[in-house]
Amino acid sequence: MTDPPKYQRRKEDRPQEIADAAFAAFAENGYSATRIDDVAKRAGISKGLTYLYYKTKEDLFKAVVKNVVVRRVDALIGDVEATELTSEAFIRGPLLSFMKKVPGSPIAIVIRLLISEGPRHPDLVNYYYENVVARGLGAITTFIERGVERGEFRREALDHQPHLFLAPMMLSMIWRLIFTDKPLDTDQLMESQVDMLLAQLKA
Amino acid sequence: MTDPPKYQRRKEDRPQEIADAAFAAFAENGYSATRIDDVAKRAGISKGLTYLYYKTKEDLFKAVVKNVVVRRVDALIGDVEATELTSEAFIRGPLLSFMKKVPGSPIAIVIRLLISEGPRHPDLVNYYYENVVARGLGAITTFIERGVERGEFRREALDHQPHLFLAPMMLSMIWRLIFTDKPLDTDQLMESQVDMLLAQLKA
DNA sequence: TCACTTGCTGACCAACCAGTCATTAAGTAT
DNA sequence: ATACTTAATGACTGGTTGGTCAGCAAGTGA
Repeated sequence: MTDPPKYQRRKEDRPQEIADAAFAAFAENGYSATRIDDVAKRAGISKGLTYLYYKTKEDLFKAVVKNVVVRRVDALIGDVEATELTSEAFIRGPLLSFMKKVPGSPIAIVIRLLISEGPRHPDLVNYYYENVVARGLGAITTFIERGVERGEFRREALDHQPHLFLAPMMLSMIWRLIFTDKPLDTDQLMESQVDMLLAQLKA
Repeated sequence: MTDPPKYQRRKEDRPQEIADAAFAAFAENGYSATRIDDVAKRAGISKGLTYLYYKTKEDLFKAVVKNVVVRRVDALIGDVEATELTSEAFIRGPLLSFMKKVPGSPIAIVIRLLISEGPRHPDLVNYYYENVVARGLGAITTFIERGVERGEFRREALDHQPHLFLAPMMLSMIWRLIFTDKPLDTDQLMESQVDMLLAQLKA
């Protein structure tokens, strides 16, 4: 009769598991209210082990943010580059449906963390700007430009458009972060905005 | 030769002074990273005195939020009700200039605090919703309706407009909260949006 | 089966901080 | 002056938590 082992050694999987647990904990309680002990419990390990893979709580925080964010942006940008759709069809289809998903997705959690903890992690903010915001806006811009070249859109008036596309998504995100229970038809908001912008781009 | 007094008793002024100091501290460091000791230092008093006027740190937090917010909304709503301007002139004038100020104002700080601490202060979120959001959106809605009655705007398509007016303001606010140093012509964004929306309302 | 490496544990520590309270002294009334 | 009230102080405490580390035991190789 051998006792079942008290734990298994799983060097490879730990970092990801810890990061996932930390993301869940941060999402629920925010960064500073989250105890390393709680992260460890969620990951099913001891507190000490966390420190074997992440030197400090701050390291863990940064890993979590980077971890969540990059995959998604890559996917979106890949879509933009690969699509065969007309510009309008792409905007009304994949882009709009992406935007609708964002406010309820982990990206919103990351934004919350950046808003509250950003000032104390300037390098993280920079990382986020370069890898998410700049690339995302760049993708939309080049996409609109493609529409211009194809004769779908007029050339003027596109200077500030990328931000305007995203504005209702932003509002929806913040709304849902603060007023989780108050309903708001965020999908409708984004659709109206896209309608308006496309009308103007084509006019 | 009498020594100068070590302090003056100023029962009346303390609460406001403490709230102002607390706002400054929260703005710089966020709620949980702010020490009551720091608030007291900023207010030029001892830590203990803070507790004479505010029972807990949380009480102080709520007082700060309410304090910052109400005056401003009252002012805006008063404007809406009192104005003699046509709807379009009011939107392009006072409303737009109000919106341009918000992202750099204390309101933005309050939003940051609500985003990070809101989940742990549901009654505060409710208070904010009823006294700021609901009233603000209500004001814009009744204002648009007035435009309809006067024949300035068409009746359709105004269902979700109030939120769309505010969306670029929201994006600008978040942008400046996170990327303090990256420039963004937020005024231009809001103007473009107002142009678009008015065009649609009049169409 | 024995020696060895190392993933993992959990008790511990030092720092931090919200909140308390005994004490002090500023202002006031007599 | 004197007695009194209370605004204000600041040392202290109890609970909390990020981070450490000595030891334990799971896996590995011979």
